[in-house]
Amino acid sequence: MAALSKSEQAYRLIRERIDSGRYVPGFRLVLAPIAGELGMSVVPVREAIRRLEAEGLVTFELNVGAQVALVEETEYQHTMETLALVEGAATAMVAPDVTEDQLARAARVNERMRQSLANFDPHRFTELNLEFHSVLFEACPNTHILDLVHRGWNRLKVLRDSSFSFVPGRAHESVAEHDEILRLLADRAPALEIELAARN
Amino acid sequence: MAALSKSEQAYRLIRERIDSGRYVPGFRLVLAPIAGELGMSVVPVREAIRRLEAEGLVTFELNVGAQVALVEETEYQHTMETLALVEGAATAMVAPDVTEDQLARAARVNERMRQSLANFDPHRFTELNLEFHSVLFEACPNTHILDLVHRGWNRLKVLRDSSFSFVPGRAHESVAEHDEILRLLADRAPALEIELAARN
DNA sequence: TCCCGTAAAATCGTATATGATTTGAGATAT
DNA sequence: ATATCTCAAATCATATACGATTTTACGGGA
Repeated sequence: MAALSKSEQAYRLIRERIDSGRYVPGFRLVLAPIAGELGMSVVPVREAIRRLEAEGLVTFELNVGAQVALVEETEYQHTMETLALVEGAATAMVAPDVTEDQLARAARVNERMRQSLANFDPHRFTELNLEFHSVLFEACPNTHILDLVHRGWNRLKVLRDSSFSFVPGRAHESVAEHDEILRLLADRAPALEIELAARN
Repeated sequence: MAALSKSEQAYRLIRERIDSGRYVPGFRLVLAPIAGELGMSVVPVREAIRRLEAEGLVTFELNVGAQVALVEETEYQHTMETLALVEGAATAMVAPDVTEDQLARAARVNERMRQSLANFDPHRFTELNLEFHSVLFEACPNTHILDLVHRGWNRLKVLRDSSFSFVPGRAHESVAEHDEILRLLADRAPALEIELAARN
């Protein structure tokens, strides 16, 4: 009925806790306690951690164990850079086939963002920001790039809580840039122009 | 002395066999025989497969097992697209700090490629091609993007053997494009121009 | 013939147990 | 006071064993 292996359960729990910031970077992931908490043996937990290791969310050392990946100061910036790159590409790929409906939905989200500027909530704003872009790039035909975009957002979610930084004025610019992207899409502007606009 | 866990050994073996084409796409990875062959139990093999799963090289189904990831016809193209994107970006990032030495080395590699055009060997050519680009992008400061470039090349290595396709005339163009990239780098051309040139 | 149900084989999933490695605390010598 | 050695505790790594699930083969009935 569950249709979920214990490895998978363990993976989701750990992943969720990293995302939520409950396991902060540097936190040591000891097998036994986690297994105990989940009511399973350590074997599935190990497998879950292997997956997280392959995804770069945790680091590993032989006979020592795993810990939540440390993020250098530059890490955040690198992630942003990468995400900008792939998301820009994804958006540009979608551009030719974008529908009126998509544009309208994105515009609505952006409008909500504009309104939320009044009593500013960073978390909420980020959520809406993701939603805005999602509407545009989810139709991207290249599954690889789409996957990279998702990974980028996930990674960002982890980082934001630990090394938080948000330039206040940035939010206003952001909304304006969204308007610009929508305008370019509606006008069927050249792909390159759209890609560069979406990079921000 | 080994300093290598059995999981790691298993990972490398399977990975190597997928890369080399010995395990073709669709091949079913049954735990017991692999474990037997390596002289270990199935547990480390399972962990290795989890990692490969997270990397997208194998697919997995509960209580059924793993098989080497199937590649659709479009997969190859998508990988190429993605690789072009990230490699272009990586090259552009390196551009400002590229050294004379790097340019000279890259030029030498390209010269060898030009010579190899006479008695054409696709495998050899691809190898040189990777070497050419490696010289240029290995210094990329953004480790994320660098990692994506590596993944892209690995993936490509897997795909090439299964769904092989090589347009003969493409090789000549390629060498010419390399010349162009080197020229732009030497001239300290705008980053965007370099990025777009490197995308091919 | 074709479909379905049943049972056996193959394979995976996980718990437990044991050995190996690393870490850390305390004692001892300098 | 510091460095080093020793030993115990913590933790990981893996093998083995057993249970669960899926697949496959086979035989009876429509």
